[in-house]
Amino acid sequence: MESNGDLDADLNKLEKARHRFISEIAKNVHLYGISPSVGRLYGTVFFSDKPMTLDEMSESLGMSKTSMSTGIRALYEANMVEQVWEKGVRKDLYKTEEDWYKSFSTVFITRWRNATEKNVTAIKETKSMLHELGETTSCAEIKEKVNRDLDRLNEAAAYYGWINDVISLFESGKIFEIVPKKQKVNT
Amino acid sequence: MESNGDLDADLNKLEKARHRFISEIAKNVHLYGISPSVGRLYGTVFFSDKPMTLDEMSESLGMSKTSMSTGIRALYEANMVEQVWEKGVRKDLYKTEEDWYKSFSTVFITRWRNATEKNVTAIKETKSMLHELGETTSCAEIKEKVNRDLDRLNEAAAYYGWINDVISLFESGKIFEIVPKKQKVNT
DNA sequence: AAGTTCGTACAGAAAAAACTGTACAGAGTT
DNA sequence: AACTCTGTACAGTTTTTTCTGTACGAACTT
Repeated sequence: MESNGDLDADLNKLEKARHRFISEIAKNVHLYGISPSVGRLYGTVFFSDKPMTLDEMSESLGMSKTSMSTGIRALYEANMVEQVWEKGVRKDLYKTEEDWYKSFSTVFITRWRNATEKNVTAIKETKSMLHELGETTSCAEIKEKVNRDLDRLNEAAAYYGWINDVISLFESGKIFEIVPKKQKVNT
Repeated sequence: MESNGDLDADLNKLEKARHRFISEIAKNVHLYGISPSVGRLYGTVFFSDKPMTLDEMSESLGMSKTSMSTGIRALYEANMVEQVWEKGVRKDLYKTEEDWYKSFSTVFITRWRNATEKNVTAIKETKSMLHELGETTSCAEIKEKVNRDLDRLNEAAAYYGWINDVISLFESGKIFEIVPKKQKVNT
């Protein structure tokens, strides 16, 4: 029985094992700004033997092709999948990005950079509004509030300067000098 | 007219200026795993002259006290607000955490640490399932798939080891030796 | 040019998340 | 002990997000 090797049962076990990891990815992928079901999509492509088409993903997950299309784009923008070209194949083929460090950096950098820039702009504009108010007002109480706000915004600006430096650390790749990539261990 | 100083108009201008920054926070605070309206709550407390009670927040934002309660808890858990004690005041008082570096670190550390741990556990379990399958199966094709999967999981495990080191960099505070905090500049 | 095949835009349906009002437990006051 | 005040659990409603089916443009085939 056992040693006979029931192929279907074995394939089922394989699926079970893969699913254990996939469902965990689905739960945690929100850290990359990606929804759970798109995380499952990622997991499916991750374990696929070969690059997948949208139709295969749709078939495999039991979801619409439309969802695969939008889901893959989200993954693509996060640098988590890449497109593959195969001679004679007309359909788009996708596989997961093998360099997870790159995926992480992409997500971290683009999202934080974007937010930081906008916040810095907002701080500048707010400060300029406050400066004007501080000069035109004749009320001492208002003036005091303005100065207090300006002070806090300056602190915030300093913080964003720091965040910006941290982002650069990742963007430049210097982070890997400080925290080296880990060697894969086969166990 | 102008130099007369219309108090109401000035207060209005102050609100406008503050709102400019608050709405930007609301838009970007999702990076801390916090929803826009809770971000507005943060902004409101941030600009408040003094620590606020749930009732004051509710009044100021025109939202239910229940929402303030849950919102403040989310901010508290992200280390973005702290509770303040004032003699004779029975209501809970909150102010924003002044050390934004700390808030950032808290969010980054707890969220990534948590996700990493769970993923590492999932990898271990998946690997153990695969190992068993690899030993019991008699099908060469299955064995091949198993080995391929194991290889990929080992790569993933290496990546999570790296993430873990990065988290430690922030947790230990060593990050501040590499990327020093910025001095506040008054302008 | 007519006929396929493929990916995606778009509108509506389904699912998930956020918000509110009511109700209640715990602490403080009288 | 009776009464008041405060924060939050919970159920139901509203809002937002996700997902699907239809439809269509672009590229390829014949």
